Amino acid sequence: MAGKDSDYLVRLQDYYAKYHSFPSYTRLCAVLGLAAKSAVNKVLLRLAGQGYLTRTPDEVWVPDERFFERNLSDTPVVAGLPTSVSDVTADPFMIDQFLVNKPSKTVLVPIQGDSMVNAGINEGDVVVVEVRSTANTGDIIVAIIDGEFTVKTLGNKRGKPVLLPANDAYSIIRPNGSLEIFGVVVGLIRKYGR
Amino acid sequence: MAGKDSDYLVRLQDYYAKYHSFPSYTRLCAVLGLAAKSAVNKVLLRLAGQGYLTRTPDEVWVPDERFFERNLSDTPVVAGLPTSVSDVTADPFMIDQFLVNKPSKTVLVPIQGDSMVNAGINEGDVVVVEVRSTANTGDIIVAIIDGEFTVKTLGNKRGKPVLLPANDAYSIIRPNGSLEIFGVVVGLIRKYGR
DNA sequence: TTGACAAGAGAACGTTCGTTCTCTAGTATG
DNA sequence: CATACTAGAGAACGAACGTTCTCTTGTCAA
Repeated sequence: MAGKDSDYLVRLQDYYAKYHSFPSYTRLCAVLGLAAKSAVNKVLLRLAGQGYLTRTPDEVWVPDERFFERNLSDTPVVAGLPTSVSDVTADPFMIDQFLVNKPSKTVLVPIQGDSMVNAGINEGDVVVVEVRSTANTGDIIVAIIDGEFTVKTLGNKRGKPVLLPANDAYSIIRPNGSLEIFGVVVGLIRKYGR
Repeated sequence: MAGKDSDYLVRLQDYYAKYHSFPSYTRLCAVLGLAAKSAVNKVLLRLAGQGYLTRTPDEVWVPDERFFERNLSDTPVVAGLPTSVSDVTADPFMIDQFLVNKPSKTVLVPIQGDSMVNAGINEGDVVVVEVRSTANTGDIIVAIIDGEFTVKTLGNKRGKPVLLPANDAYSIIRPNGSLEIFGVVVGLIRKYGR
């Protein structure tokens, strides 16, 4: 991509992240630092040609898939010496597609309580849950106990399924009747600050 | 919320999920099933009053925070459960928009090692890092120590910045010279099951 | 030096936009 | 009944919109 176009793309992405909506041509002039709407038009056409933008059936500009690509550092946290973002190799990475495989069966469940802290699941985290009624021993699942969601590791004691917390202050749950499984935890999201 | 308004909201969310952008008044007439733009205007004002929509400084309608909430009230799986479960199908890039505020300054960094396990940051997790050179005490930061990336909590001992691991097996790092901050951890992503 | 090309400026134009006002129908409330 | 209130329809209007065309400038290759 032409050097300037990637700068334009970044400005667009920043605007979009802030307002979750697309600016009009006139606003785009300010956002992109261009003086003429015709120049804006050419930029949009170029970005569209590379899969960053597209248009609705009504010819309105909207972000396309690649618009949401993020940079994944290919060097883990303890190697190399990148000193600026541009030194981080731009490995295109889409967060949602990484975490969600079956969108129609996936829900997000906020975590309450600290019964899973030792598994790195803190209060306030959000787990990505694939809704289904079966799970394997060792899976972290969302079970329904007394009409309430509970996130625990699925264990097995003498052939019976049990729910294992990851916190010494909690004890193992042995379901009376059958164990009702809401879904399996396939991912986790955490947001820091505010 | 008035019965009809929640239907309008759902239609708006569906449109947004499809195109990631806000329709104009004329298109809103079709989307909401209304005949008059003035009626659309009243709907928007009502939804804005409840925190679902807001406007940019340029007076353009954009989704507000609550717009991205989606409850599972109509999920066949269970009834009478906590309503705070979000439906991820609402928007294919919901998680991305939740975690990334400044795309141009955001890098995803895989975690290596277990020095932050007690903070719920495990090996293999990916942290969302906002690149900047300043941070507040208590922030989890990516620092550059001896030419290597390291994730630690930023602490303070006798007026000097220090790096605090969240694992008893590691000890506090007191930087010799100045502390070089690569960025601040603003989010975390984890994927279970390979 | 010349020619070709691409990025952007600038202006013109018909269209659509969002706003505002009035008006109607329905529905509670008293 | 009347009253008040709300949701929505309909029309009108100036401002903003997106498109298109021409023109300028800079760059690169021959």
